[in-house]
Amino acid sequence: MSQHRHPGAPGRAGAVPALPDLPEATVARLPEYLRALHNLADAGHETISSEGLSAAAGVNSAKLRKDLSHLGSYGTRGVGYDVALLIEQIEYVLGLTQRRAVALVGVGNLGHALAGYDGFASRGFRIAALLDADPSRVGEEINGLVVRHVDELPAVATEESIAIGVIATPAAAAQRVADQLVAVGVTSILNFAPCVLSVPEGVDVRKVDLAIELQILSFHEHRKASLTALPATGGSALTALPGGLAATDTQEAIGT
Amino acid sequence: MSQHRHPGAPGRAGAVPALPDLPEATVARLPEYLRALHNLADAGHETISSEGLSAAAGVNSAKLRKDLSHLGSYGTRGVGYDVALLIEQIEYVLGLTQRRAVALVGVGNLGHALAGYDGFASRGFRIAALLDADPSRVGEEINGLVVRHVDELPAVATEESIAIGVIATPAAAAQRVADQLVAVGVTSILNFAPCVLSVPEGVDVRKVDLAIELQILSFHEHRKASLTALPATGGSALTALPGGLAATDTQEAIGT
DNA sequence: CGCGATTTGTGCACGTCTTCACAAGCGCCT
DNA sequence: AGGCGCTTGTGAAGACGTGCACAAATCGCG
Repeated sequence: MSQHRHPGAPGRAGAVPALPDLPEATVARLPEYLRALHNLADAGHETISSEGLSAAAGVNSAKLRKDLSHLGSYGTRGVGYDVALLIEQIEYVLGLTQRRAVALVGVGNLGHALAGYDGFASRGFRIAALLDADPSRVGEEINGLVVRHVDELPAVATEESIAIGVIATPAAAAQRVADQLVAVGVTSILNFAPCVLSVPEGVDVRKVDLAIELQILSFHEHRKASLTALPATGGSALTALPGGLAATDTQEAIGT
Repeated sequence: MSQHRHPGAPGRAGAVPALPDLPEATVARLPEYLRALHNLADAGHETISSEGLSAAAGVNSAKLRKDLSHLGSYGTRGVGYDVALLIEQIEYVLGLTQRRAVALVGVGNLGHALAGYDGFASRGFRIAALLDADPSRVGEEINGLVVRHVDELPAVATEESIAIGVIATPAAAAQRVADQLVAVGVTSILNFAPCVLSVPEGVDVRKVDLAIELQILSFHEHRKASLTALPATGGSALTALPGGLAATDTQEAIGT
């Protein structure tokens, strides 16, 4: 320590201060901390201890402190963290100080829901365009936006600076859409289609597959059932569920 | 090795053969392998090498082999894996041999889309009930199912054996719904509401937060921008993107 | 029948993540 | 001013996950 890393200085729009390279596991948790902090701020808290924040975010308090320490030293010993300051810092690191434009491709069942999801707007994003390959869907208005044909992507990209592309098409169309997104310069893609996308180096793809989540739960369900079916060696199998069952990012049994 | 673990014998409905306890990371990948295998089967493949399957699933081949080895020894050296057999095995381990009933609570924007998502039906699940707390939504028919009031949950649970509960309500209502689900014996919950749920031990919760995924992408976007903004020491910063940027479950730059 | 090509299954080493435990620092009270 | 209680920040150890590299096993062919 000692050498205080220059704070991100989110207010100053000057030189970009070269982000600390955070462990990926930490990055994945920062949004959760951010959400919890906003709740705390709304509830009137000005400061919060690592214990309190970690409970609100559903993680271990030591883990939280280590995560936050990667951002710099923004806590006060004996007191805790300044809620407002920490929000500012995390939003800065996550790149949420600018409202990023999102292009959503595929306005079917799921895409329709995403287009209407207000959680995007409230958490730093703006749906800038809705696109679909189906001509019968083009022209439809959803939430104040008109659906355009996916081939207009280049035009859309010049009008708006698209930061992130969201793919909500059937699997068969996803790779083609990904290619089109990459072609217009998109380097971050959120893929809801159940398939693997191949993209050039430097492009990040995150995948969300609803059925996979259910299948993971199904495994644990199956496993619990097979455990209770056994006579078990000493002690009720149910109450003796090993903590190991708790998944990496599966929260389990938060103390009352 | 040597002591071949008795195969799951998915055909036999006899004694439950005590599932091997798989590493959580492996469990999370099995559904992806399963999807790839179904594709391969549809394409007419009878066997597949670890190399081929790993490419289709977007993972390292050594990792795939290690994952599969945890299930038992179902490959043939010099040949590969029998596609049909492997599908059978993975489905057995994941507990997909029975079609599990899912109760979906919250038929708003997102819930509506989930109710109509056919990916559930095609991958081992059956939406058995739609529930909502809003009286004005009760009675509505979606996809052949009538929305019932959430207070009817106990009745629903006696009619059907609910294996998994899906929460697609606003955050404010989520904890209450979770409590209700737990009360009727549900031990696996998929939570789409942006909040932490507290549940008793033995209940598994998985969370999907769409905004969080975007925020993680935003971080990488921000990071890439801050890198290119720097003069950089030797070599284009863009092409020199460290592999470390690739997240744990973020696929990146699959080789063509 | 034996040999070479192929592919699985896995021991081992490495890197990442988690958790404990505690020193260092801060504010408050006397 | 000094001491006490509280909380952060972090070193170190252990658990976990990953990927290489290779021995073991199987098939097909001569």
